[in-house]
Amino acid sequence: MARKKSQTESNTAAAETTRRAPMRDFSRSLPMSLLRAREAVMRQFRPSLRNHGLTEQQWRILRALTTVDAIEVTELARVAFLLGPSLSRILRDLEARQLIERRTAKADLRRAVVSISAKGLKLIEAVAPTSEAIYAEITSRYGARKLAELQDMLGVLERSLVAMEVAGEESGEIEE
Amino acid sequence: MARKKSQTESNTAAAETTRRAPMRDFSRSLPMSLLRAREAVMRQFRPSLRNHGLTEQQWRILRALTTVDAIEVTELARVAFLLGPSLSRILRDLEARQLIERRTAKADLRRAVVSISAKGLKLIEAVAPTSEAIYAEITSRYGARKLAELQDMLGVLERSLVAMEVAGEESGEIEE
DNA sequence: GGCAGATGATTAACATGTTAAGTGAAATCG
DNA sequence: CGATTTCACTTAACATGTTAATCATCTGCC
Repeated sequence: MARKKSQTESNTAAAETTRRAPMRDFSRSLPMSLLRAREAVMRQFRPSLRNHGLTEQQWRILRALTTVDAIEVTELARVAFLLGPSLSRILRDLEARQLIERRTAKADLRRAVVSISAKGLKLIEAVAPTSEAIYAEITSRYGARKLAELQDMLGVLERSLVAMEVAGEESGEIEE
Repeated sequence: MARKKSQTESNTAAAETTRRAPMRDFSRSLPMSLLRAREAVMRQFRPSLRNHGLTEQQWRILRALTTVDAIEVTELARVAFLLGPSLSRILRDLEARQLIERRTAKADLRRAVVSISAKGLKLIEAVAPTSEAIYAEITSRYGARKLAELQDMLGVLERSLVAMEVAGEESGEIEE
């Protein structure tokens, strides 16, 4: 963000050929690094998921549901890391496809409880082998030790940022 | 993905209270780690961008444009890491807001050349101080050395995955 | 020169991200 | 109790992600 003269000047003419700095700084920012890394990973999985008619997020939800008997929507949003509105739409779709089952809690009519259906489980079982093979290939290519270390560092980063937010709020920001 | 009996059984009854395994494995997968880390980072920046009427992607584009005199759309998509269709829509919007300028290359009428406008530069300069302060805070909290190491590891991961794709294609997958 | 295939960019269609608003039920407090 | 507030979830509205299709131009080849 440093310089800024020397650029507005020649904004109009003789621009096609000028292409100069390789914008190193920008493409090496932390958000971009994380975005590219994640995209590189997901690019491996998407074709297989697509072959089974699943998006990445639908898979995340079904995958999460295999590890519990049943779960409330809000809790599911937390573990699958989806925002409420996205989850609402996806659950509507998955329910229509009969991959999940939903009913309302008896004790609290506001809450909905979701679980995976037999059909959903069957789908998971069809996709899982390929997914696990890909994951294993990634692990072997990158190195299991290194992968664990990377995930550790990501976890630390995440936690230090949460701490940052808290620190920013405890001052006087009660406006609105 | 291992077990699967013992769960379909009690799918129908007595489910609200059962919530068992903390689904460790799932939430610790590499894609989820990357997603959460990136989200934690972006959560810091979004409010400031929003105050200036910019989304994350719009910011990425303007930011990239400050480092060149002019750039073709395809090349801009590459450096800002956006897909063509997204970029098309955003450029249409940014042009309508007069934050960028676009014209077609004389030598090749298919190509469009984009550059940031004076108004766009002014906006960037208004947002940059806050963004840089946040970035500095993140760096200081996490540690500059550690941050560099993390980005290094992300880069290695990215490259090893690209290599993996190439390896998967050189067999006989010419089927559409 | 003209045509088949490649290329740059946009549009289309659907799914999700993101914030705000809405809806109904539960908890709280006077 | 009854009004108010909070809570769980959904809808709404707009922006982007993702793949396929379209459109115009360009290139290579005859």
